[in-house]
Amino acid sequence: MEDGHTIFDYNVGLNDIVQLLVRQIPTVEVVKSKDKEAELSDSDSGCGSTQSESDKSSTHGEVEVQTANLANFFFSVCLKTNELVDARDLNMGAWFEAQIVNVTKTTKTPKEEAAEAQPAEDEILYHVKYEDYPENGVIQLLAKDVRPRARTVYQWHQLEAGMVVMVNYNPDDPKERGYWYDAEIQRKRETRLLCMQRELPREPGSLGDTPAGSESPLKRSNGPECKHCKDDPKKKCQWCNCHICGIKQDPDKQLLCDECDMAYHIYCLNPPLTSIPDDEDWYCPGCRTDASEVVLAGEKLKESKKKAKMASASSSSQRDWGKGMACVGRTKQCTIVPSNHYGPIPSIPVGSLWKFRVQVSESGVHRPHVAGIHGRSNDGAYSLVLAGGYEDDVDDGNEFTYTGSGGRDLSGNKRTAEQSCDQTLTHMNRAVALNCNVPVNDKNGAEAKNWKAGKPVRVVRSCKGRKHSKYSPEEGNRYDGIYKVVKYWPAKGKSGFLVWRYLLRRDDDEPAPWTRDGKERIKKLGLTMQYPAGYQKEKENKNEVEEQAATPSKAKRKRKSQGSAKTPKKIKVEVYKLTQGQKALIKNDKPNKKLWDEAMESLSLGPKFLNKVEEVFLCICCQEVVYQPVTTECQHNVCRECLQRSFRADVYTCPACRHDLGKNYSMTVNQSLQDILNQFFPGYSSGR
DNA sequence: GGGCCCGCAGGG
DNA sequence: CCCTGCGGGCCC
Repeated sequence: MEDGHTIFDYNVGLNDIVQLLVRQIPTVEVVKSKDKEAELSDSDSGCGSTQSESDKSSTHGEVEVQTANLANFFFSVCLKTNELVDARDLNMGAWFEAQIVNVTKTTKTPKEEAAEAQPAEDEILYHVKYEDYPENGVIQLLAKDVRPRARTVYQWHQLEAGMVVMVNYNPDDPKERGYWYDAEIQRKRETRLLCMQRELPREPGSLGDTPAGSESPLKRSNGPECKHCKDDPKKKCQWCNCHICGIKQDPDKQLLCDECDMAYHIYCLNPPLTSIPDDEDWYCPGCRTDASEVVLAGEKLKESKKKAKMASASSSSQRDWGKGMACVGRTKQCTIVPSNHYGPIPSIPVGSLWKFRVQVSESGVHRPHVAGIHGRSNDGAYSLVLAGGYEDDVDDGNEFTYTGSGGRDLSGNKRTAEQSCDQTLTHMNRAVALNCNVPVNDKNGAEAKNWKAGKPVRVVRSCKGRKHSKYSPEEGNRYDGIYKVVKYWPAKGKSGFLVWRYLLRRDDDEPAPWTRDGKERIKKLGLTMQYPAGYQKEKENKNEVEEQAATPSKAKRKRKSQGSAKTPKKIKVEVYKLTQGQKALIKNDKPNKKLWDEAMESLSLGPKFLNKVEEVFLCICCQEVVYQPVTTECQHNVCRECLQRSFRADVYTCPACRHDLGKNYSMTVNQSLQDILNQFFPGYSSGR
């Protein structure tokens, strides 16, 4: 990640799985030799990293680099033009046969780090030509990357641990022939004999018995360039030639993909190109991605499409909208029922209180953050919030009128505005109409024949409605239970524009929060205002501190009462009542008798019993209530799909306890458990 | 205390 | 992908 950027900048969403790699802090080590003049840097820019990677052992990577550097210091004096040398390829760190074409001096080194390590010292620059790669032209290399041509071939018995020699190695495919790298021999093992004999190591840069001369030593052999066609010029090869036609012709008309490294004739492409493009990078059709979406390592983060479109991108405001509850995202999601669930949310009783709308959304009672109606235009409305946004709405608790949405000019990135045109019976307005037990009529509205037979709507009252309705809570948002749409009709709003108006009537067995029964029940259940995790009510905290300081005895009493609120045992809560059917289903689920016994101990917690059920039957894999549960022989419950995923990854143990289930374990869904869970959490599986 | 205007979630 | 929206913090 770029400094100063957040996960958000990378368009990573809630519950996305990402892989993080802690960035290494780059260090520049300076290796000091006793010989002052041999003071060298091992920063070894260019080849260092590639080399240690390819030789899979960074420790001797350092050793050999030092050795090479020391050696080069001495040889640098004697290397002359036309001399045969080995030159290191700075990209892969391997050595190739080359010839010096010129030697120059420079005070400016190619890399700044090297300049720091060797201040004010003239650097010898070798201009070399690779023997086998004339197309690379003349390359300028520093002394450490050039040395006399290796010519001594060691016999097996001559090799000893600790020697630094040149060996043939293929980092991508160690069994194949590769290029020549420096390596330190760690130990000799006879089992490797055959391999070693096949390609005998050579001493790097050794002068050997004969002095470095112009006579060419026996050429070292590298692996065939192409292991697919073994460099056979007669064979068609899609790997070393055009990846489409495989024909070895027109190399100057072949484009190399910067991703997969495959070649493509410009005329084999679809559509064909007439000439080699000028662009620095080219990607073949298989590798090409939308470049604007890709953030390469070390590259500056591109403006994400999402962020670019957000209002803050074009705004000059310095305000941090991430603070406060207006613009936060959800941290939880209700999964015990689907989003299109009608009726109460299991375990959430009438009278439940939340400070902010985002919490109401998390609970599943009313999912939209801002909107007053949650519904679907071809299904119906699931919930709505009374917040007094439309002042001509009336509310007498048991019955209220509600105004539809729309007809407002929200330009300027607003969420609310004055009514400025007629509303239509579309979108959410149509959704609410569909709840009414009568065919929809978008002209005149309609009245339910049997209002109770309509679809149930969860109703939340917000403290904002208090201006007009005494049934609104003093603070936050309160779930008031199930209502039905009695009728709806078009009306002239106060603004003079047409609005759709609905009459809703309460139809819930749970007592309304403003009734005596309701209040008592809220007390019994210990329902208190819920605040977001970590949310600090500064004002109240301050008051409490003052209170404690002024009257310690009162504060103590208060603490005591708070303490008892947290231990529900002391409050006589209405026991959760299981139906006969539910009791039977639970009894049926014999494999989970122990777990059900544990859960049933919480029946005394009232609606919170369902929280316990949720907890007891949570799938350890997906962290949701188990769906199509497999009850293992070790007494754990896992979703069948989660267990199948584990088996596909060749893990055949119980995800909960690692008990071996065996590769051929038959995953039988515990239907009794599924049936009872469906009762407690209606439709919860439909989100899977 | 009223208006401004943001990210987010949801539907379509 | 675009459109919509009875929130809510902060500035004036």
